[in-house]
Amino acid sequence: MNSPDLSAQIAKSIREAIVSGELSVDERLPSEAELSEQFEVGRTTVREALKRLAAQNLIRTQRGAFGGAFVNKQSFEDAQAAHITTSTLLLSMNDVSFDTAWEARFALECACAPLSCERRTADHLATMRAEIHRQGQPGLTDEAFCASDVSFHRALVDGAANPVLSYQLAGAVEAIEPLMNMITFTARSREAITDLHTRIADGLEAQSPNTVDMALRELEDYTRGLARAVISARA
Amino acid sequence: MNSPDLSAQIAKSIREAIVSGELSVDERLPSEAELSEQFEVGRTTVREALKRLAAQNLIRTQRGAFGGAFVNKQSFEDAQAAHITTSTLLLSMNDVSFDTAWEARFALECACAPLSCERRTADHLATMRAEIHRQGQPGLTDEAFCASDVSFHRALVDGAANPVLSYQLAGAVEAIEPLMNMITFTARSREAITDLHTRIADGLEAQSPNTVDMALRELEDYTRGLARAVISARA
DNA sequence: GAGAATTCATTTGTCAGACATTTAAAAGTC
DNA sequence: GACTTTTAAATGTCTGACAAATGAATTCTC
Repeated sequence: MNSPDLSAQIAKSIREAIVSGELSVDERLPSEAELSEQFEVGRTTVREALKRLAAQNLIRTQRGAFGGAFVNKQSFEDAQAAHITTSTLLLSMNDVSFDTAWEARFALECACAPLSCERRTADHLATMRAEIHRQGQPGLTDEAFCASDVSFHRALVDGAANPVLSYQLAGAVEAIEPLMNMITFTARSREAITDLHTRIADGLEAQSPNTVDMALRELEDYTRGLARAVISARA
Repeated sequence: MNSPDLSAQIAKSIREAIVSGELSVDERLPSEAELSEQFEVGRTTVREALKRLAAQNLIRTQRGAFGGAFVNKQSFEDAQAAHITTSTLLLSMNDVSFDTAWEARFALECACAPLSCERRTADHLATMRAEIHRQGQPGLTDEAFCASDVSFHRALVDGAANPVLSYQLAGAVEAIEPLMNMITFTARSREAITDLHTRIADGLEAQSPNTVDMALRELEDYTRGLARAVISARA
């Protein structure tokens, strides 16, 4: 805390104004020149502060007369993308064990399964069936299989029709993919997984939370077993 | 997409190198002068790019000889703080209904209740009991009551001893606080809530997932009722 | 020779000034 | 009135300069 950069201090000051609601969505900030007078720093410093805020999606800038920096409305879409990136990095940089990440993912997924049973649309079911079909294709690489797996589970989560849930879970579901990519899937294990996926989709179609829950738990155990085999084979 | 700022492009380029693992943790980036040569832009532009990355916690900078910009290790602690800020803003800026946020929060909390039953330590239980005690104090403001409620539920989540879960759920649990602050709690409703909190803590202590689950669901229904009353009273 | 003090080179942080570019409003033109 | 041109304001970029920090190398002291 000796000397946090001026640009960081200014960014913090403006950020707090936005978070507290003092500045509201689409409101225009003072121009760079005005800010540099207010804070008594050079324009360079103000600009670096604004870039920091822009990187956090808090503001957007527009050039030209009557342009400037405006408070951004946070969209679930953008926030989700950033959330996924961060989650992925967190997992890869903190050598989180496969088990830990896996447990978190399935716990969360089980939480939204009942809601998804209630609200899933034909669209969600169609996406799941399509991914199941893809997963059965011969010649699919392991990476593509994992990506399809993620899409399948994303459809399940989105079926709950709760944007807050989708946002929070996207991080847990997508960040798993790099960890999954370590696993080599045999034809037999792929079949076992797609069978369970089919049972999950059937359960959602029949709106039977118990069926979905049981299949999810079986899937969790099964894939965890696969991962353990890979890990012990390496040691 | 006409002309994304140069500094944004450069930031993107470096960000991709970090995310892909091309640059690893604690690795030093080239100096600003070198980067400005590599990318054929001025140092100002490079600096703005680096500030963007710093705002995302991807790098840190150090002054002096042998200083420079270094790839940051993502810590759960920092990521969680950023996640909470974003979640809070998302909820306040997108007029997410109380019901939607509430549903997401309880679904997620129910998901980690069984794990918390297994693993909660004496510390977690003590935190919960302390918060329950605080919630019973007369003269507590509604804001303080809400804050204590958040702490109680955070302890429950942390009891699952899964950092990935804690990270993901922190957003859902903490972001609720501003929404809760709209509610006025009568002495009777406070009592009802702390009673349910006590049942939850008892269930965790007895390691009885069913008790916890039932109490959580009752709590969800009860507080949702309170919120609905507030909302209809306003209309 | 060992340790302390100093110097030095490198790098980030900040500033001022300049110019380019973009943009919408205002003024001019027919 | 519709179209074009001008203009003012704002961000984007570059250059050059200096301040401040910092670790390494050097010099000095004993």
